[in-house]
Amino acid sequence: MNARAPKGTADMLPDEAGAWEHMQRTAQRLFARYGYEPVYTPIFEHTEVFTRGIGEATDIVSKEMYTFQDKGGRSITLRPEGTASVVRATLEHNLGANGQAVKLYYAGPMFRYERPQKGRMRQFWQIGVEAIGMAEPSIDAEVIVMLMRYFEELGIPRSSMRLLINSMGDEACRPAYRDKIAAYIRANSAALCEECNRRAGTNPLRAFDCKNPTCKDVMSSAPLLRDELCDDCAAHYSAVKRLLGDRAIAYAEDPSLVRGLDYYTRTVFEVQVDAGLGSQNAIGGGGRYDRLMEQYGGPPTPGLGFALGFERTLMALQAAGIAILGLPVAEVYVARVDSSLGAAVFALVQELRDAGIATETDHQARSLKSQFKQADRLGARAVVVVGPDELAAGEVTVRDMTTKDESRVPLGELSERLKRLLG
RNA sequence: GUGGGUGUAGCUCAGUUGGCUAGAGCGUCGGACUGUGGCUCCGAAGGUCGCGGGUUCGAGCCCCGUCACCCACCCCA
Repeated sequence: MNARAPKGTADMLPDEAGAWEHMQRTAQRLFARYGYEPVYTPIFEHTEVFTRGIGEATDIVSKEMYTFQDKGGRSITLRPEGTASVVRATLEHNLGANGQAVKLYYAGPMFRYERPQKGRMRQFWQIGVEAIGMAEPSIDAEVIVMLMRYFEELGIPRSSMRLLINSMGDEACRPAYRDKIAAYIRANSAALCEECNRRAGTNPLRAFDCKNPTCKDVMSSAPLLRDELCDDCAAHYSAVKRLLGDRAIAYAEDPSLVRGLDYYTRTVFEVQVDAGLGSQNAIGGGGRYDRLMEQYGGPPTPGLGFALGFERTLMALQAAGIAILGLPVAEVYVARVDSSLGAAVFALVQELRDAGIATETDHQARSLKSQFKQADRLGARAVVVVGPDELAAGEVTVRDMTTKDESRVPLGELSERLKRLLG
């Protein structure tokens, strides 16, 4: 048998998984403070949820989806991102009834069929939020501020992150601009790559994303949407920027930031770092999607959100030299002098755990010496030594592993003494 | 889908022009006067040298095939 995880997937071993749980707890606490509640949607959806929401012409839909037919003949797709599902669920359960504001966050694995490389996996985790039903620019700023706060709270220095923002316009100004770009591409057809020429007919704005140097050059002289925004979009965009400025959030406007999903309108943003991600650089990104609900047959409902990549964030953390530890697995280690004392030790260990102390002990009849080694390796702050001498007196020996102080403690006072020692 | 790179102990890697029972560091386990850690010392366990063929008296080292992984392009978290 092939004892290997499938291509593009990876096992999360304890060190990494501990860090991940810390990242998740941090998100839960922070997002709750901003008014967000958790939501869990299925890991697979009817394929249509993604084709309609994300857009047929996007890379995600046209070549990266894990799509299969289930035994009932339905076309099913493993979710490549979170927003489509959350919006679908919001509509299905009518969470936004009568104009209710909905603030949700989610976390879980996403799936895209791509060639894996550094910072890009076929299964990868995202944490994301969706703020649905709110049109004012203040919610845009709030979402962006919260994203930056999250990274900061984890320990990524502000100076090593770059926040890029742009406006994609709306139905009032984008179509005309789209046509303009399409025309621009056709006019410069000879100088642009095949892919960009094809984009003229499908998604002209994506030509800004092309990394081909000549294309980049040609596109740098293309008309910018920023200069062609309708009054409403322009006002919204400048309000967002002003609010960010008020909060001392440094950002850079990037007119070429268009992002790969069709549902974006108005505000889009991306957080990038320079180290640790290989040729990738985005650790989080998102934007507004004011027409998405209608794509699913719902009422016109504004919304926006972001998603951040767990693996990439962790790589950025590591590159910044920041270590994240999981929960302690042994604050106290109970060592026994002789394995025949097993029953007494068993009872004692359970008592300490019931008292809320992370406690570990030996189940391999190891020597006292190696039990101490184990305690040291696990980072135990104290070792409780159970021996015949102590037990005869109804006591145990407690060794403070930092100070090396040892003292006899009556069994009845043990958990209190240990709690004091652990402080 | 395209291109490049790599596959030797749990991990990181050495392995000379093909030649005796395949090595190191780290880690693990045991020990260094009888019930005790982090340092040091000693010892041990652990490898189908990715897999399958071929060349050769003999291959981890050469040839062919195959698989896997990594990195990059495209694009994104």
